[in-house]
Amino acid sequence: MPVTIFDVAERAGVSISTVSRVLNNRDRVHAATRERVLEAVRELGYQRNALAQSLATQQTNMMGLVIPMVNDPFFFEIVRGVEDAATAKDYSLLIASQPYPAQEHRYLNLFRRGYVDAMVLIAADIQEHEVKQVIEQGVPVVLVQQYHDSIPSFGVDNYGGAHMMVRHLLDLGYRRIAYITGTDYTIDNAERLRGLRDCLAEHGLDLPDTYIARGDYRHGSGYDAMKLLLQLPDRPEAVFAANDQMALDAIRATKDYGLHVPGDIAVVGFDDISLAHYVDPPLTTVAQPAYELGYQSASLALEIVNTRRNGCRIEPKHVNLPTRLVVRRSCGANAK
Amino acid sequence: MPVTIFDVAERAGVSISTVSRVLNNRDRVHAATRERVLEAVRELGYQRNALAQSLATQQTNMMGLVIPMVNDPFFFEIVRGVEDAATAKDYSLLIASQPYPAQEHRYLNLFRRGYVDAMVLIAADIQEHEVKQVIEQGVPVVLVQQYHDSIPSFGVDNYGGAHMMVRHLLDLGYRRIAYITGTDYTIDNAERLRGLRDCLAEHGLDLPDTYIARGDYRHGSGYDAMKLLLQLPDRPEAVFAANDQMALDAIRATKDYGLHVPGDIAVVGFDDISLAHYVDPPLTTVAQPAYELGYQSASLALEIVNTRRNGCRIEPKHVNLPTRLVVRRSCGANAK
DNA sequence: TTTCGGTGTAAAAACGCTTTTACAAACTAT
DNA sequence: ATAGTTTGTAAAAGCGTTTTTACACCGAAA
Repeated sequence: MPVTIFDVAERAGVSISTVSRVLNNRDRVHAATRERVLEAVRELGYQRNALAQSLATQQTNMMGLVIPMVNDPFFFEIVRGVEDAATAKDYSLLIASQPYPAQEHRYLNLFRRGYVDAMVLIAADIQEHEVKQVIEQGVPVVLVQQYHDSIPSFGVDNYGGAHMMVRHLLDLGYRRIAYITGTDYTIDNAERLRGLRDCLAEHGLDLPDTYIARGDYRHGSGYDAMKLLLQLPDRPEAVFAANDQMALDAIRATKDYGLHVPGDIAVVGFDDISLAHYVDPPLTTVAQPAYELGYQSASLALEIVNTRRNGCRIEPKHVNLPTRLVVRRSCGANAK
Repeated sequence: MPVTIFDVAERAGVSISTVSRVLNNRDRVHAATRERVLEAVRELGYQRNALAQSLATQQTNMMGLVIPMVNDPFFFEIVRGVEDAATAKDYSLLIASQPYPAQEHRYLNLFRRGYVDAMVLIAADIQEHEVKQVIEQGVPVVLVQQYHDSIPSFGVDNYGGAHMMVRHLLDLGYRRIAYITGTDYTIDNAERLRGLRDCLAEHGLDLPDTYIARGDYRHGSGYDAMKLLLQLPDRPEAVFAANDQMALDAIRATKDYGLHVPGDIAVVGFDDISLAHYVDPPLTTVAQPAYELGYQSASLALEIVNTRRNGCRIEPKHVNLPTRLVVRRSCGANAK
């Protein structure tokens, strides 16, 4: 049923190599012959079989992308960046979204050799040796928001962002600052907490254990954490949530508790999700260069593909992209 | 560099067909031989080349998905549905996101024969003949939120949803009801408008032209539309925006205008995006069964693949999934 | 002892392309 | 007129699998 290159060749009265050369603009082909081939292609509605082509050329022009399956605009922005970078180099995206908790089989197909020329793994819950295995198969991998030796990766300056944010809170006069944690084993969370601690320490302040409330980054977890903080005898003046999702929960919890943000207590977050400037009060937060993160990772991955093709090699290293403080109203500063 | 089935065969001292049979659990293979092959696979870290496998089997276990490149949680839910349905049948997703406005080349790769066994097109800006061409190549296509004769498709009951919503507004006592349109050439928009018109007509009411303000579904467009409506001499009592995004804009516009929602004017939307229950006031809207939409479309697509394999054929038809009214506070009803 | 169904394996033919090699035919230079 | 160079095309060799076909080998039945 499907029409192949042979059908075209027969129709045009040439050999398949001629058809191939016409289709790929390779070598010289007599103008008349070319026209006959093109005509045959048109008449038969021929489309190359991409699979066969990839098999022959050893190149798929596809990039694999593994992302956590969470409806987070932050990830969406990363994907946009990846997509743009891929498109710029004429690559398509093969996306596998990894559910929480990770079920191997769902994205394992992506790893099967041959399908993708390169991969970008975003905050993926994947064993290091699995990644190494993929790399050994000849597929360059770039990690986003995840760190492993000898694998190139991109992240954001969590430490600097948190530091900047806390500095801002201190400047506004707050002294009793609490933290709602993300999933505690993530480096992001650790770095943000470290930024907070260090900044406080630099100002001679301390972060008591009671001021660390556990969340898990997910929707809802900030609510309970905030309730705990609100009931503390020496209630904090400002609460820094490890991400915006939880900061919104915290604001909701505060309202439900009968207090006002930022009048009674300031709440700030991290990520700058699009919701952040919609809520009431608009959320002060740390913006991550999500799009950049995606764009640069994908670009690097494809660059590695390219340099490898020329026999070169790019040294793996980790790059932290800078974060940006976004001051809105939830911190008590009266920026618009 | 990459290890192939030949390497495994050599190492195990068997022929490649034996290796293949072991890997696919086909036919009987002597237990000892099988063990030797498996051992060789392990030692060499062999992974099958998926490309070659797909070429040989004429089946990729991949499903193509085209979605508009907009950060809309609604689409995200659809994708989740598609993903789940695909995963359930052991399929992977090849996602192409179509930017606004559509640039052909970005997702055209998906159409290239061989890469996907089936496709789901979500609200895609694609010519009918292009779709037909894909189908002729033997790849079943299912449309979501888009209608073409002789192509199976899923949509939501836009008419019913709008009707239901307007009925609700009428029940609340509003009589002067205005509409902020979506992109005017879409069927969704037309159906919602028709639902509104009919419902008003059933109650002996009319929709004056001045009560139809143009938007384009996109972020921001509802703001200007609302401004127009607010300045009308006989200001509407309630405004029905063609989607939530614009409804949120409308609420913002109303606030900026110095009026109160829902005190001075009610605002409702369509879609039930996740933002809808975060904003102040929480938005009354029509929920679409986004997840279901995705799940059912993907399931159907794969079912067609299957039945086709058995020589059968499924009649293409359009299915509308029911919508659901979500009453929050922006309509003036004091539901929580 | 010959014939006959299983078994287990190898060889070869797809799958649909690209690319290299080889070779005519048609030119240009001598 | 002959040798040397383009130019255009065909044939064949991959790419890495699966699957079909063929065929030894073995024990059991005749």
